[in-house]
Amino acid sequence: MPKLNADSALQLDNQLCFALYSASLAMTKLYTPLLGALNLTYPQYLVLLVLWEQDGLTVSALGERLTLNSGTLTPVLKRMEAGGLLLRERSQDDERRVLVSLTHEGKKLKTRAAGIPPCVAEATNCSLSELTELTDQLKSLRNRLNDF
Amino acid sequence: MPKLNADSALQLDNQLCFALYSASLAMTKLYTPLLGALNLTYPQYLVLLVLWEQDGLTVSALGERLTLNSGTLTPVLKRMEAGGLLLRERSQDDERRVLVSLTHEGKKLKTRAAGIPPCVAEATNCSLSELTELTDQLKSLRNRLNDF
DNA sequence: GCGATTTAAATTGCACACAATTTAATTGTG
DNA sequence: CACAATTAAATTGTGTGCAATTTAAATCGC
Repeated sequence: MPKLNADSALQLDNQLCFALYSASLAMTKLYTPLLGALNLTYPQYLVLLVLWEQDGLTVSALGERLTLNSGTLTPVLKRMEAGGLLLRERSQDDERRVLVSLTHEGKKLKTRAAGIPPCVAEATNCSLSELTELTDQLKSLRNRLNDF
Repeated sequence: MPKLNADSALQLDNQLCFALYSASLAMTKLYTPLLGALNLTYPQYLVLLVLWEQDGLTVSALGERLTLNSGTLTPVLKRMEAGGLLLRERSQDDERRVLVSLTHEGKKLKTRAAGIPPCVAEATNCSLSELTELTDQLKSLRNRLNDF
C-alpha cells in the first residue's frame, strides 16, 4: 500500500481542505456582485433560499438547515429584518423560540433571484451533470465530516 | 434539452455554492480542535503550509498562493509574528515589499503538524484516490471561477 | 531629474463565523 | 408544586475576509 510521505501530505496543493476553502471563497466572490444588485450578502441569500422553500422557521431550524449557529444567524437576521425582508417574532407557543417569516418584499425578491443560478452555471463552465455530481459529492463529504 | 425550472434552480440542496460553503465550514470545524492543540487558526495553518514549502515570500506572493488579499493577510501575519512563528521585514531591495520568514519555532511546528493530515483523511472516510480526484475537481472549479 | 503613474502594504469599515457564556423560558422529577 | 436540568436565542470576544481607501516607495515619461 503506497503511503504519502509527510512532506507531500503537507503540500498546499494536495490539501482537500484548501481546495474546498479556496473554491468556496472564489464562489462567494462570484456571487457578491450578483447579490449586491439585490442588496443581499451571501449568507442573507442562503437564508432566503431556505425561507422561499419553507417560511416561518425558528432560528434554530434555519441554523440546522444552513449549519450555522445563533451567534452567526442572529445578526444576519437582524440586518435582514432592518432591511424589510423578514420578521422575527417570539412564538406564542414557546416564548424561547423566535419565528422567522418573510415579508412581501422578501418573497418578491425570489423573482429577481431567479436570474442568478444561470449566471453561476455559466461561470463554472460545467455541464449540468457535472454540476450535479460535484454537488452530491460535496454534500456527502460534508455529512461525513459533520457526523465524525 | 431539459432545463431546470426556476424553482428547482433555487432550492438549497441543488446549490453547488451551498454544498461548497457548508463542506468548507465543516472542514474548518474539523481542523479547529486539531489546530488548537498547536495554537493555530485555520488561515494561520494555511500560511504555514505555504512557508514550509517556500520561506521568505512577500505578503502579496503569499496572498496570491492563498487567494487572500492584504486586508486579510496583514492581521493574520501580525498575530503569527506576535506568537513568535514568523518575522515580517521590509525588503532592503524594495521598501514597499514585506518579506515573511519563519522563525525556528515556526519551522519546528511542521513536525507536529504532520499528524494532522492522517486525522483529516480518516474523518473524510474516503479512499486516497477519491480524495485526490475531489481535490483536483475543486482546484479546476476554483480556477475557472477565478478566471471568469 | 522630476512630476505623474503605478505598485505594495496597511488601514478602515462592514459583515460574517464560532466557542463560550448569559438570559429567559420550559420541562422533568420527586 | 418546587426546583434542578434542559432548551432557545442573544450576547461577548476573537479572528477572519474583502472592497475601498490611504500611505509610502518605486518607476515611467518626457
